[in-house]
Amino acid sequence: MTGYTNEARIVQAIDCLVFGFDGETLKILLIKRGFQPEQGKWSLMGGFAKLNESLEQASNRVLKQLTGLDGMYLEQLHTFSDPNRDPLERTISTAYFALIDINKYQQQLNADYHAEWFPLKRMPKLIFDQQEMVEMALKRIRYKAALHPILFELLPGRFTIPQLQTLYESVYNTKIDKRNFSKRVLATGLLIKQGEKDKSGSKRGAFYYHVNMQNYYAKFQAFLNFIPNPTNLIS
Amino acid sequence: MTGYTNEARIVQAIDCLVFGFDGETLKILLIKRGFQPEQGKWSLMGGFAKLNESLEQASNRVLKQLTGLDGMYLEQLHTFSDPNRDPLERTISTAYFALIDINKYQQQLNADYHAEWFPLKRMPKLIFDQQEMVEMALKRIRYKAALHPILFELLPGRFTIPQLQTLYESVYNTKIDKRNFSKRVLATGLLIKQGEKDKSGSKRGAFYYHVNMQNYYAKFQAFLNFIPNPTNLIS
DNA sequence: GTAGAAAGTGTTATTTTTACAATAAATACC
DNA sequence: GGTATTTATTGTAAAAATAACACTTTCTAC
Repeated sequence: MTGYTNEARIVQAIDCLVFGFDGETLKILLIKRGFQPEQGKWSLMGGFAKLNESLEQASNRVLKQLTGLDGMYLEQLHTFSDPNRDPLERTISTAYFALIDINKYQQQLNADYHAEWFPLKRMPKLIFDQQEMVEMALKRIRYKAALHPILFELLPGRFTIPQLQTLYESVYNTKIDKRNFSKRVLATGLLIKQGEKDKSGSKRGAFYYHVNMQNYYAKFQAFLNFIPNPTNLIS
Repeated sequence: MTGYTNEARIVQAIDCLVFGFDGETLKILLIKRGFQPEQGKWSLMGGFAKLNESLEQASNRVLKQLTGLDGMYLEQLHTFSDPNRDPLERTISTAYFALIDINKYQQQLNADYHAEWFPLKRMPKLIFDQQEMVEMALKRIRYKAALHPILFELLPGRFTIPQLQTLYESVYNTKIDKRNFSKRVLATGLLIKQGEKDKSGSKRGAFYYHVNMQNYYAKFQAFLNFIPNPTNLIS
């Protein structure tokens, strides 16, 4: 047996959407594309699947190259397969999105990629169908984060409740009542209060919390409810 | 420009998971595989992407062959890419799931595939990673149907509330209080009562309903809530 | 006309969600 | 040292949603 005869063989790409949060707004990591076509344009970090690796392996490899980081939150988004999506050659691309703690990102490791964080509102036009990928990823993140605690992946190991609230408000582009928000997140049992305070944001200082990993894994799949009136927000 | 040099080219497959509901239980449509490898084994209906078609087009083409039907509900599930998933040759497969009205399925059109409906509980072992695909699809359907009205796709144009409830109970393998269920589904505004009754299921007969398509599209993305305590059900 | 079987419906208790504002803690400045 | 300023923290009551629960209606078959 020598394989499937008469079937097309297609270049299989991956594209990685890396999201981070700087305390103010949700950002995406883009690079200046270093090869043709569209060389020099802002683009998602991508690559091609090798014959002996899965797409997950390929994504992790590319993400390691770009960010220097291992083991980040990574989720398959969608496979894009329009025959004309890449003008150079027919390719199929599976997009993955990653959520990372922006502070862990090490600029020096990837100076060769000219990587840069862009607030989603001020993102440049992207090549091919990557604009669509970003929109789909945002939708997915909003959808999933309304029910599951994925946004913690964007925060450092310890964080304050006001920081967490700012993150949710930024992702959903909304304002949440802080009394209700605090009750809501504490009710999940996912947060453990620490003794110390973060004094950087205010005179009084806000207590640090960290994620209760036990509960985190146990409740990850449960339908929590982090967002008031999600129905009205997510279109 | 002649394409990407030095990149692998890989056979791109699609697999279609076709679900139907016979009034009793959720079923999946399988075929007896007609070619090597694994010829004669029960399998999902699949195919390969041609050079000039998208994966959505390929899936629709395959589904048309298998069921004779066009325009059914079809959603990309996941792309499976383990390098060893297919023993004959490295392939990548994108799985799609379809929800159809089982009554529309035309056996005669595809006698050549030896297609057969199997209740999910009595499904034979499948080839390759198809078992995993089915499990993931079920998870996805349960997840999505808890919030969105996708299960209507499994019913005929008109149906009764008891039939609808049986469908939900079958998908979630649970019992729902019929008073609360009826209130819940009617509250969505998605159902329109018809004058006639279905007399097949009981002496008294149950009124037929059909979907209000206007509201259906408008509310499709909203977070409805069809399932009591979804947190406890979905693991 | 009576028995049987499933359809249809209403109320109350409980829980969850929402709306809303005063106090506490720490620093900076006087 | 005291006071002003800024942000963190906390509680309660009203409203809405959900969950628990059982009897009556309708039609057919005998």
